[in-house]
Amino acid sequence: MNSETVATRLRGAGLRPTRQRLALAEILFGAGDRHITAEQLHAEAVAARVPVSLATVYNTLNQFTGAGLLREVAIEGDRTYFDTNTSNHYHYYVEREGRLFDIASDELTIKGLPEPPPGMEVGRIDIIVRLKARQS
Amino acid sequence: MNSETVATRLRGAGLRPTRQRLALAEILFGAGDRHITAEQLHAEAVAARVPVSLATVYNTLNQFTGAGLLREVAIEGDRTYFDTNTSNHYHYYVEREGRLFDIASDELTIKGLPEPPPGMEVGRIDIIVRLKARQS
DNA sequence: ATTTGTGCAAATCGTTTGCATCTGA
DNA sequence: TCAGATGCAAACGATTTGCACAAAT
Repeated sequence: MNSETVATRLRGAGLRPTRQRLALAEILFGAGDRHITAEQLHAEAVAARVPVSLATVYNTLNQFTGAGLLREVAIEGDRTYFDTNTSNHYHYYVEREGRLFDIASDELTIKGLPEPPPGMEVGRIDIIVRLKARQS
Repeated sequence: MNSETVATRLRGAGLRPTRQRLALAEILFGAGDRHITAEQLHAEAVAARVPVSLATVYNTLNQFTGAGLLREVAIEGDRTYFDTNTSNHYHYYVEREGRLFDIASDELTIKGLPEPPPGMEVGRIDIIVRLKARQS
C-alpha cells in the first residue's frame, strides 16, 4: 500500500493524515497482516526514524481501532494486541512466546452454538487456540 | 460444598487451609459456577465479615488458578475474570455490562480447525461469543 | 520452632489524560 | 486562521511485591 492510499484511507475514516499517523499506518499496513502491541509499534517507529511519542502511538491505535482499521485482540495478561486484519478470523497464541498469529483457514466454523438469551444477539465471536510446544 | 471438603481440596493442592483461603473458597465454590474479578471477590468477602486484604485476594486467586481450582478468562479490557468452572466450556460476554457467563451447551464444537504448525500442539481453546442487545 | 500466609503500603506497568505547543487544511 | 494533533509529564487503575507480623503445622 503506498502512502497515497493510506492518506485516502485515513481521510475516509475522518482522520487527518498527519506525519505520525501516516508513518504508523505505513508500518502497520505496509507488510501484510500484523499483530502488534503499542510498545512494539513505538519501537519500530523510532527505529524507522519517525520520532513519535508512546502516548501518540496509543492514541493512534485507539483511533484506528475506532475507525475500523484495526481490531483489538483480547489475550489475558497485561498488554493489548492490535490486529491489522479486521476481517472475520481467529487466532493461534503461543503463550510461552507471547506470539499471536492468524489461523490460516476460513473453513473454521462453530457448530452447536445455542440460541442466545432472549433480547440478545450475537456480535463478534473470538476464538483463541492456545498452542504449546509438542512434548512427547 | 462444606468447609471440610474445601480444606481437603486446598490441602490436595498443596495449599494450607488458612482462614482467608477457606473463606474465599467458600464464596467462590459455594454457589455454583461463578465468574468473578478480584475486586468483586474482595467486596463479597468484606460484606461477609471476612476481613481480607485485596492483595491477599489477588494472591489467593493466583494460587488457586495455579492449582487448577480456577481458570482465568481473557477478556479485553482492564480486569481479569476468574471462572470457578475449570472444565472445557466457552463463554458469552455482554460488553455493555461487563457480564460473563457460560454457554449452556457442550454440543458446541469447532469444525475445520487446521493442523497446528509443526512441533506445536493445541492446548486450550478459548471462545468468547460477544452479545449485544438486539436492535431491530 | 519453622515454615508459610497475611496485611499494608509502596512499587510496577500498561494505558490515559491535561495542557501548552505545533501543524494541516 | 484555527480545529485538531502531538508531546510531555503527571495521573490512573489494576496487579504485584517487600517486609514485618501472625498463624498453621
